[in-house]
Amino acid sequence: MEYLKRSATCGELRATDAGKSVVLNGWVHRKREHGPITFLNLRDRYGVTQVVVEADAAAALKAAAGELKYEYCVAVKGTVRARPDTMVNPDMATGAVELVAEELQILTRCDTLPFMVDEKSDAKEDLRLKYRYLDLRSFSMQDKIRLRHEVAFAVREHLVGKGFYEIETPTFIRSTPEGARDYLVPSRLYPGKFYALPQSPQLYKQILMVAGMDKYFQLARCYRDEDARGDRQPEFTQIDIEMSFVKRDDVLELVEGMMGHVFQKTLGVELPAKFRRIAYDESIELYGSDKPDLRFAMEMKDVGEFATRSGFQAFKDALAEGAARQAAAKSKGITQEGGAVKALVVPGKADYSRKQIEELEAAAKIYRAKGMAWMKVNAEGKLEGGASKFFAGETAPAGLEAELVAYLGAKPGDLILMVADSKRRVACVSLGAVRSKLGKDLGFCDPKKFEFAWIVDFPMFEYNEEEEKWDTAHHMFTMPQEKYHPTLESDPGAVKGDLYDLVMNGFELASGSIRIHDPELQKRIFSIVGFDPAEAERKFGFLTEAFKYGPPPHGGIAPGLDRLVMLMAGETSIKEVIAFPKNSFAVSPMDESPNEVDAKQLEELSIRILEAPDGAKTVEIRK
RNA sequence: GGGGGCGUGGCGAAGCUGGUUAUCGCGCCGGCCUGUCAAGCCGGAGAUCGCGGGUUCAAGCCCCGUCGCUCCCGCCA
Repeated sequence: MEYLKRSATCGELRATDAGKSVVLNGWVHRKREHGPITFLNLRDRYGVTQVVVEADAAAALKAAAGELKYEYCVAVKGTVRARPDTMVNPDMATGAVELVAEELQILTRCDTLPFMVDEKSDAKEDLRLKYRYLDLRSFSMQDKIRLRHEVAFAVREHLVGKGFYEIETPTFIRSTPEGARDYLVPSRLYPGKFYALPQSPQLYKQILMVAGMDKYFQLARCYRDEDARGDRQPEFTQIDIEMSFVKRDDVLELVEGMMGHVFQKTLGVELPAKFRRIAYDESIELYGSDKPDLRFAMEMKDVGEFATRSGFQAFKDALAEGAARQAAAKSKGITQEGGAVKALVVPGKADYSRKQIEELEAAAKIYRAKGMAWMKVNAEGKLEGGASKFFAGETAPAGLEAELVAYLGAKPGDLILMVADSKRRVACVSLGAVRSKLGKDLGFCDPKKFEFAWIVDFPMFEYNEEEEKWDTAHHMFTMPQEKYHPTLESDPGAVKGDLYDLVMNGFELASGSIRIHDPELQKRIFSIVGFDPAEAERKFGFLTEAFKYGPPPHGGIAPGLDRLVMLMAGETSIKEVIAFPKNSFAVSPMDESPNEVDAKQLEELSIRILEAPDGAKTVEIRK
């Protein structure tokens, strides 16, 4: 039977449409029966419209209405009627009208639902993923998918307007070393050989610069075979960008403009024209994170000096141990950090209970802090409780207490928290975790506030203590800042890269760098991290080969689309803004991937699966 | 690889110190109801309490193991 095709959507009818004959198509969102009269709320992507089957309706119409259940897909033909004043629903966009049904077709029926299609559905995520098509019918999910679409569109609009070409790069590529684990695709034509799915289009976008494309972007799907998190999925989307003949600030300004455009167009939010710039070291010292949440200040302070003068042996031991390790490293010519004692003043929270403080300490311990000391500032501005006896009173050096309170800017009624560690980074990061928790607990994390910042001046190298060698902190094509070029080899630990991250509300939103375009400099970097020329040639040969043919100076960045949309939507998991995400074990509960495949498929790929007596499986590839 | 949390009708939860017939809301089925809009009212069905083992006179509850989910640490150049 030919179905009644819609002439209007469920979101568009208004009082001015009264009298019109229309057809609506949609799903039964609600049904309310009052004896002979039946109300239906019909829903589609555009909204909800009330349909009335009246008491004097034809028998066939009433019978059809009687059969309806939640989520039946139906077509209704009828006349639009303005509702009497007392029956207008001000909460509905279409609340001024209703459709008086004249003909009702049941297009398809729906089984008893595993959960209601509703904003208030509190089904567990696992179940929502299994029945994702039902979950996505809800307005809250439709809003998020629409926002994602609009963000992607605004990104394209802005970049195309700035002269960028959208260029696709391959998804079957050569596996390259470093970084995350690759997802591999076996080759049928070449038994024993594999393609890799790209962790990012990094090498291709640089080669596009060598190719003279000048300004490139792509909404690129990226694949990393690592454990998932709330803000990490095995496959995710980057707004991949690369530009020729630019310096750092050109890239930052482009992204500032792009974010401004995206927020203005999609949320109507005006962002500042420029974002704060914070040096990596400063960010770690003040916020204990390289992706600080700047919706609130509550900056940490270094109280190492005070600890040294105090009688707090645990703190002094931590500093001494750190200093000893630092000295030992220095004798080997390695720049390394010592220990630190960091403090955080929590305004007005001297009334925190033992239990509350212990919960904060637990947050610090997750990041390897051995403990957290605390003190309270009483009404007289004196320190009391916890570790105060080491800094105040008769047991402490004269004047130390007043000096410390003044230095910290602590007021009566404040709570002071302190973490010491022989590793500066551990002290900072663990107390930074406490700062983050406090931000959430104290309600500073308004999801409608968007506080962007650039984190710049990242270290270029990290010392790998296990292997006693230097590793690149980011990828190997990052340009070291000019002023460090003479001392790359003599003091790698001090070298800053021409690197930048865009952070917002405690998340890393983008990461980028100016790249090395000088083959000689590239060789020096390979050499510092112990990447021998032959190996470099074998693994990145195509890139180094390309760079023999007049590569331009270039740089780029890659904002994460999923995280951006997540934050714009006020969510804390990127699964909420991905139509079909994987669960935390990289499984798709809906289609049950990954799955086993037919023996014939394996045979064509020269693959055999071996099962050990304990059930462990190994894949054997015939070469 | 490690840690926290969860697993009870289709869904979400409650279930005390181990004690009779496992409770509530939503949904489902049947009935009533002429203006509702998360409609309301009456009645009904529906659970091997994730799975396996143990302790006990007695286990949803305690113990051991296991599976699944979720958040986090590691990992993610």
